[in-house]
Amino acid sequence: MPPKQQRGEATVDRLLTAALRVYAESGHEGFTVHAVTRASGISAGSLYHHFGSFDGLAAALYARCMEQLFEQMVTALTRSRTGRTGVRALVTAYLRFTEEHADAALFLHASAYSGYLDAHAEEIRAAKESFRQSVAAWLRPRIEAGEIAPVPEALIEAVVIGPIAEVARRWLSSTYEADLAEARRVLPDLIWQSLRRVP
Amino acid sequence: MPPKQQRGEATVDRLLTAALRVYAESGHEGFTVHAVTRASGISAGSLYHHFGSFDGLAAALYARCMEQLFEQMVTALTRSRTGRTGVRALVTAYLRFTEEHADAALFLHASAYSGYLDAHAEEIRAAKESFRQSVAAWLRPRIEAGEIAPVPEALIEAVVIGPIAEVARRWLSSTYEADLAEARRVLPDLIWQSLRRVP
DNA sequence: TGTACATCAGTGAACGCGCGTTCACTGATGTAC
DNA sequence: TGTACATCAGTGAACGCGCGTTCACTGATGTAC
Repeated sequence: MPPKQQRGEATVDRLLTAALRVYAESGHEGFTVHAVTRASGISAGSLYHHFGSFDGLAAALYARCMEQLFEQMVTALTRSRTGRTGVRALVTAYLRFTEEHADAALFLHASAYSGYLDAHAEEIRAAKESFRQSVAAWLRPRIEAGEIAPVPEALIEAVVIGPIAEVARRWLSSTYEADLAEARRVLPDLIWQSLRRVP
Repeated sequence: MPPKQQRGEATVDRLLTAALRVYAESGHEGFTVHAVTRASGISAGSLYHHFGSFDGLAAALYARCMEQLFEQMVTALTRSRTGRTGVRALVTAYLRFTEEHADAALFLHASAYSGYLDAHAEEIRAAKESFRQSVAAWLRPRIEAGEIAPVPEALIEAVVIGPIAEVARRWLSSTYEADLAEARRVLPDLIWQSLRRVP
């Protein structure tokens, strides 16, 4: 449902931005149509004109946050030459995104099973697939060259993303007071150890 | 709010079991007081007598699932002697729990940011801390002996739990059709590579 | 260049549904003498 | 061993609140001639 006029675009943007703020400030329970219309100063009717439903808005917000994260990670990755610098770039990009866009990172993690993804499920799946492809394209020659262990790409992804996501989750929920700076220092080489081809 | 009579215990158990079933079948949106009372055949008043609120029930269910998972992992870990077999034991225990108690695993993952943990927050924090301590106690002598890399325990945990949790999440949300059997085969040694002390 | 008209964008009061919670009550269990 | 009484466990109809959504409407924008 892309807006056909400029002011429509601006409204969509204001709604999504306000929605993210509401979520960050009030959590899942406070994340309601009324809170978003109040925070954005935009009417419920207008919200429905652009998104069709509140789930639609949430899905669009999820897609927007995810694309931001993926873009930063892929940019960082494709700049890297070696396996080791590539892993370092991914870890750094993810943790930096988490720190600089904590609201977006929180929304992404918290939405994982929220059900409103079903609305734009295909769009979200496509974005994830595109990211997966970019990573796979970068990995393949390095696996063939024997620099990286010949392991299914899904598991490589799990080994790289898993630990960072775990640290990010703990930092975001502030239960464990995770140390992001330390993670950025230590994790890359730790993770790289598991991926490098042992000669 | 522990029940003082046997039939109270049985009621609590029936409610929690029914709640987990409701969540598995209907997801977050279908997870309501009325659905749980309907599924359990127990009245709303009785539910409130035992749990005080619906959030209280959810928190208790979370705690119960978490303790089941932790118990299996700690049991598997403390049976192991070497770093490598310990890591294998953890991975296997986690993935087996995910497969055998998919409902509980889903509820655990999906509840991460759900807000009702705040009700029994302290109880849950304590269980997590106790798990952390068990793992740390197992790790310490092996780190001192130079078998495992001298890395902050929080990051060791992230490196071990992260990839498994990532695989589990993908399997549970069945977006990626993750292959648990393959993960069980490949992940342990992959993870072990990052923890072993490189001489 | 100006006017008419269709479409897009936006408003906000109103609606009904279903949610979590309550409460006056009954029945079961344990305890004291 | 039996009875009285307090407490625990359980019932289910009822309540009110706030949620997502609608709709009749106005205003802004773009287009055709």
